[in-house]
Amino acid sequence: MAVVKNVALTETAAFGLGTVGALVAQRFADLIAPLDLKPKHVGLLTLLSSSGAASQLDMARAMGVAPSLVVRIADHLERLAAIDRVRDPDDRRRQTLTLTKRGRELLATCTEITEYLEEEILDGMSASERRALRSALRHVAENLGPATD
Amino acid sequence: MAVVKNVALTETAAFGLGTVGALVAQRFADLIAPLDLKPKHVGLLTLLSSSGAASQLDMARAMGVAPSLVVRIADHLERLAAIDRVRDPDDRRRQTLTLTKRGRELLATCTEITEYLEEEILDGMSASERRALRSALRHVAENLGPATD
DNA sequence: TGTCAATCATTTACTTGGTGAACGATTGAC
DNA sequence: GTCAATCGTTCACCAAGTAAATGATTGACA
Repeated sequence: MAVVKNVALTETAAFGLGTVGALVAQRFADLIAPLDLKPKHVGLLTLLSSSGAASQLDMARAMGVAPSLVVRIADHLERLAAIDRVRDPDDRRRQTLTLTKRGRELLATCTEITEYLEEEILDGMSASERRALRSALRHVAENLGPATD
Repeated sequence: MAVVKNVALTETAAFGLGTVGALVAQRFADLIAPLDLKPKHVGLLTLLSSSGAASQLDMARAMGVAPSLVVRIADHLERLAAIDRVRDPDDRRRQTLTLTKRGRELLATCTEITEYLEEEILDGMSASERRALRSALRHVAENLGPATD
């Protein structure tokens, strides 16, 4: 009876990253839910904040998501008055997205939430353990992300 | 213009765990797809392997998922001949699930795949870095899992 | 012993988050 | 000036999950 082998499975970093990642994502989703935001909304706001104005197609590519999905995400953010959506006068096919004041406020709140979550997650870990984790995550992201060549 | 602040966000362990976790999960899903398995199928097989025979409700609870979803998962695994599904003679409401030989074979293949993925993920990391990551993941899982009190 | 509430698996209808194809307006190459 | 390509939008669809209703079975108990 080869029962013992499976123990090893759940001890791998692969398994741990998958399950812990899902836990963290769910926790984040729960924390931002009262703001009427989903993770993808925050993703768009974050991208927009670091890139400045951008078209929906730009966002779709950066988020790795279909353009038709960006429509729905932007619809929602516009309803929340978090983004402005104006036709690019130089190319009237393009819809240019920009953060509004309200959008920056929401993003700031999400940043606070993330900082709170960060503490929750890393509670009880030493500074060097935290550094090691963040560094390992960067390493793994590089290993898995040949998509970003 | 408070643009610089967002950089910090994407540097947190929270953010990293979320995104890297999703990458790993997707990679795993891609690797098992040729076996006609999804992550939840492997989850059920793994649980079954470590717990021995179990009812569908047991599995639903252990997986944190609705019983009606377990029906579909078990349907599929039964179609693959990976599990046996027999009415418990002592309580004919219960459906007892057990791994078949084929199920153990599939699970063994998934274990190999996980080991392969583990190497892909940790490529270029030292033994102590790997140990630190696995330990940190356990730590985070404990911090987030007061559900398992 | 017979009734009745609870339990397990299942089916069904529904929601959510995602895709891709078709379409309309617009652009730009030629 | 025409015509293919591009951008955003809508639409129909798919996958994965839930919850509620149903049927069979069980067990408590008057």
